[in-house]
Amino acid sequence: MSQRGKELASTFSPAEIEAPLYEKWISAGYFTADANSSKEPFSIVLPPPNVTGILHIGHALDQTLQDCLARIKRMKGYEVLWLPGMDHAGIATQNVVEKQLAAQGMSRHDLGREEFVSKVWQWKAESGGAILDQMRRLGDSVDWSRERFTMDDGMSNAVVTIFRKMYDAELIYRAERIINWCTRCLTALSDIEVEHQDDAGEFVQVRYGDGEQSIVVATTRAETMMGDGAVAVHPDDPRYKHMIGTEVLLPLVNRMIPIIADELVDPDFGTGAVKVTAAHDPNDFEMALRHNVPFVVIMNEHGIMEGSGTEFDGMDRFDARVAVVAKLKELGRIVAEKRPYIHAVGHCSRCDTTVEPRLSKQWFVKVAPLAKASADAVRSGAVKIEPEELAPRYFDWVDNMHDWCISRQLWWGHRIPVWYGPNGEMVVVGPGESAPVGYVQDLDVLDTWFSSGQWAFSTFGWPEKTNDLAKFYPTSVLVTGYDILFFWVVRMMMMSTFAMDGVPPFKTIMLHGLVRDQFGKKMSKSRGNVVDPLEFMDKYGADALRFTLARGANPGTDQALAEEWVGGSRNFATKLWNATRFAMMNGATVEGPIPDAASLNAIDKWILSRLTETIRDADSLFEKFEFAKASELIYHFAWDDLCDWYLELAKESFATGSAADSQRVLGHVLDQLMRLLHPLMPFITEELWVSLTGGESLVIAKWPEANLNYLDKTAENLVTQMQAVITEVRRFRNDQGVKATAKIPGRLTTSGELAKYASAMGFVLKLEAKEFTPTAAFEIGSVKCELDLSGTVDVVAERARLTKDLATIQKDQQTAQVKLGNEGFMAKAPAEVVTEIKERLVKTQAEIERITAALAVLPSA
RNA sequence: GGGUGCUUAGCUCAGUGGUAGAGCGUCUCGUUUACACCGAGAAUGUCGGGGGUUCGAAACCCUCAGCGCCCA
Repeated sequence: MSQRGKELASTFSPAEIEAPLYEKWISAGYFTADANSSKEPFSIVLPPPNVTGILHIGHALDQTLQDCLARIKRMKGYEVLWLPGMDHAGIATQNVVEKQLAAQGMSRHDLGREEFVSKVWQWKAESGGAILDQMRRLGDSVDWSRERFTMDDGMSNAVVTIFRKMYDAELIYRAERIINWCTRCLTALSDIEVEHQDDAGEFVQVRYGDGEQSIVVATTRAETMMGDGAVAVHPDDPRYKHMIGTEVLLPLVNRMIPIIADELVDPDFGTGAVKVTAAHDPNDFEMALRHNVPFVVIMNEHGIMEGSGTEFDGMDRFDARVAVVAKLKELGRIVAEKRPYIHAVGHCSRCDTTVEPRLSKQWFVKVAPLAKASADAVRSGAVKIEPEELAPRYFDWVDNMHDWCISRQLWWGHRIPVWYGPNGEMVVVGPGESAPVGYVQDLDVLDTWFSSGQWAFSTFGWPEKTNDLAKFYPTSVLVTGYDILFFWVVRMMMMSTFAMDGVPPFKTIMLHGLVRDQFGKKMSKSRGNVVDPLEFMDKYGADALRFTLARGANPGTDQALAEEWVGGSRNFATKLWNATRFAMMNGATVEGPIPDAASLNAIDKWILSRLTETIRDADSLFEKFEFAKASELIYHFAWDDLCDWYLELAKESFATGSAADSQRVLGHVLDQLMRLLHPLMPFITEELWVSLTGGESLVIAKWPEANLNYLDKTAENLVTQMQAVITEVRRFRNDQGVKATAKIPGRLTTSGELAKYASAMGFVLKLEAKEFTPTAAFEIGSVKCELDLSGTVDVVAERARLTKDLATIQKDQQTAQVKLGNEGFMAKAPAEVVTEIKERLVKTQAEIERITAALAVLPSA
């Protein structure tokens, strides 16, 4: 562990300090929350990663932002709880273990349910949760003593409890419906587990019936026509009005089906007549209910045609489509066909198989009352969405939600706590209860999101009335990507408001974007542009990765990420390291009181003023979740103000040995800067701060407060002038081909306050203060600069420099003149703007005179 | 099809009415005892096109074009 005054290595190596520092924080127990504390609580639940997951760049962003908030609040004196854990991830995890079995030529059915599930637990114990170790690498200040898993005993108990509670409240029911079915995973999927893609299908028009009594329907799914129970048209469609109520012959199966009228039919789509396949299409299902159309099932769970009584039985659904169309063509019933026909088709979000709408008996959550409560919580302002521009998307979703299918035909997950009796009885078995003898349990498990929807309260011990629940619920803020707003956030809102008597699970929902590649393209395996956060941490350190991500995190928007930018953040870390090392070599200290501002020189006053502004503005940006802007602000203070200017300007006093005040000021500035940066870059700041101050740890150090007494516009103006002078002289030297490192005789003369700092400026400019005969002289504002170039001035270069300056300033002058000559501007622009432009005009005129004069005395080339 | 967002320097992005900015990249010079993972200096934009509002527009309105996302 580092100690005060320890000499810092000349190069910063993240790998050497990160792991030991994390160990230090853990063993000190800094991240362990105390539910009995009198401090105000601040709590976050980590969006639980899948137990199968490894840390990807999206996690790194999500967790960096959460850690940053947690660390700030901890430093601000809150009792902070950041609760970690994992999700059992039903389908994903089952797939992983099934794949392993398949490698041995086995299926889960060879093992049987019980053995398979224990195999999954075994897998979890051995290979699951790799992501948790990777989170340590990132520096996450989570409370490991409270780590949870969505299938641990406590959460399992909570799941059963809430199922019972919702069932009793008639919010859970069982029904036969059209659900999204994956023919590969062999399970139902909820709407959000279906991804719509534009696929190249076909659009064919088929003539049903014959002669007078015929109608042409348009469809993309010809293979389902054997299951048709009707043809539907719009009630007001003049083309078909006369046919409503009559029957037509359904080809291939030669069955008579009615023509019905329903508002749902779009007369402008296709022929305006559609087939109604009640058992294989959700819209058709709705229509069928209204019109008593029979449900004809013609496909099995694998997507194989079955029960149609035609030659197509036994064929795969996609082969059948081809065969059916071919047969219809043979029969002369194809009127038109379009191929390819691009349209949206649902795919399983897990395995990409085309989803099949399927009639089946499933468990559902009646979402209307829950969704309304969730919407109201945001509308009333009880829950804030950040950035608020994303709130309409939330409303759009919760206001139009379909009932949620929660049963899954899987083995890995929370088994539905419903038991069936021998005579069709059904009983929900709550916690601690047991089913009557002879009853058998429902075979299905619950949707993963059913349990993770309880993450904000079950993790605190619900349904027990625990101290954690009392202290930390509702949580302060939920940080997550906008991409899982619907998957998870809405579910948490619904489940929590229901379980917690109307108290929503968080006060603020902070949404961030996705991390994309360096060209702003989505990362994907197929594109080959996926980056590995662990690799970046290995190469550049965790702080560099975190800082890069935070610096790109504008609220609610995606960010691009390139390896070079992480490298840039590593450079920043090295800069901090070297600046601190240099400061300490020059006696920077936090010992003793900070001298009264009044007694300080302008350079010290200036850096304190800038520090104050930086703390004030960064703090306010952090409070508004403006991570990118806060990071940018601190970065420029540290690099530009502190390193490029303050340290350079202070070198003279360090060199001359009269630097006691500056040593104390510099110590203070670094101390405060490290605190301010700690949430973003916890490792390096800790290392440097402990070394500088001898303090125990930044994790428990006090968050910096802006001392407004340090604000000093006079000092700021003075230093701004000094910067202008130095920059101009450097430019002159550069144009004259004088190396920046070369010491040359020279002097700066001026009057007033600025005169006191002529030697500091001269020191930065490497001007030798000795007797000499100037060969070059020029003015920057009120400052006269005389130099001995030990030779003649490069007249061509100097003329070019001055001519360019003149052109720039003349343009400025013209702009100002045009404005002031504009009657409308003079009459309507605010007084302060007019004053500002007038001042600008005066300045430009002075500059023009100065440059013109300088050009005039310049010898001709 | 409905909704929504974007278009600013080579790239990625800030910038919601008053002289166009950052990071990375580019060019020139430079190893000065904090730092070459660095320093100094420089170049680079009719702010997607067109129209309008305004004394004044990158910003506000309309329109067109291109790209993206969400939902169906």
